[in-house]
Amino acid sequence: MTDRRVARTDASVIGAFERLLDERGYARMTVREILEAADVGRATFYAHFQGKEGVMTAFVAGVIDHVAAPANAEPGHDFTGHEGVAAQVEHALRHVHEHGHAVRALLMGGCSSEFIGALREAVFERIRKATRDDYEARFLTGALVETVVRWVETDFAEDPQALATSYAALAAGVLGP
Amino acid sequence: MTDRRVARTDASVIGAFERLLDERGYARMTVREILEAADVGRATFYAHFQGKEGVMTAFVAGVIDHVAAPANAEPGHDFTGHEGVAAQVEHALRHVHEHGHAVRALLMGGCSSEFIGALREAVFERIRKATRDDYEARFLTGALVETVVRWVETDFAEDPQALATSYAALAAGVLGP
DNA sequence: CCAATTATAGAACAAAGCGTTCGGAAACTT
DNA sequence: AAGTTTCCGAACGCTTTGTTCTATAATTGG
Repeated sequence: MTDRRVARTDASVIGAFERLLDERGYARMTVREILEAADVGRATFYAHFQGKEGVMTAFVAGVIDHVAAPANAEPGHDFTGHEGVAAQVEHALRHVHEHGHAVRALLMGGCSSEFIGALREAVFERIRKATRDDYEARFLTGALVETVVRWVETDFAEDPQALATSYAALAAGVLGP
Repeated sequence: MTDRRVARTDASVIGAFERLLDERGYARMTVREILEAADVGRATFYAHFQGKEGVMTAFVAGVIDHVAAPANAEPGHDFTGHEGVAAQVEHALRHVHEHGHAVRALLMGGCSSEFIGALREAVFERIRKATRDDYEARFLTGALVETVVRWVETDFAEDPQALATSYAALAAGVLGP
């Protein structure tokens, strides 16, 4: 193992990025400001990340990791069967909510591509296993991503459980008889 | 009426933007290059648009206008009823295809937010009229946007009509009995 | 405990873009 | 033909970027 300092520095940068994302938004944030908030030198930064975009990528990857983490691995839950869909969706929504403000700033600040792209991939991978048709999976993926995005945009107004239930119900209609 | 020169200049800029979007992508394109290709002065440009982003916004608005233009207004078509859904979707797909390469460059170049955002709004507005539930409309909007984005990303590999038919079939399952 | 390795900080640097401003030329209007 | 509007080209100041270099501090290993 090399050093924990590197991980610590990276975490500090990503943390500062998330904070500034919430306060000012992606566009109104300069690399220098991030580093000032993170107490990290410029030279160090450019040795770790590929510019501001690199930080965003890392941040998004972290969030998606949580969202798409095998829901099955959660202890004490049964994620199979029909109402398993609702449970999984609710699980993902709760993890998105953890980084709620920052994700919201990302989406509203014109930087949705990164987050949505990663979300699409992760969600599709999961849903695909429960469908026969590839397009069926795409269809359901789109619906779910829209649900999440909408939810974030409206500042998490709706109840995660209710949303998940609604989604599962309509999805059942798609998956058919 | 003031002058047609303004409109002509704007169109020239947007046209050059679309061309460069196809060739180099949004990020690898500078304002100076756009204006050189458009034969427009810098001072003029900044009097008409709000920077590069402003041009993108205008470009996207133009595309969306076509996509979401009242399909009912098309002569010789009946867009009501069940297979009307498929017809409308196919109509929208064909209009997206008109600006295919540029839209693709926009999506792949990390600038999907603008286009997808506009598309979501336009599509939702349409779909909402055919549903009782607001969430139902969101669900179907998400599925359709995913269809379009996927289609663009895969370089329009699939047949528009087939895609539209698939969508209509699954949507029928959602709209239920 | 000292030496070698590795991470970091800080400053200075060149390069690239941006957005604005100003005078003058060109085009349209009446 | 005079007046109004649009356009151009050049110049300017400013911000941000990413790199490089030197020196300091922390970690590791003998």
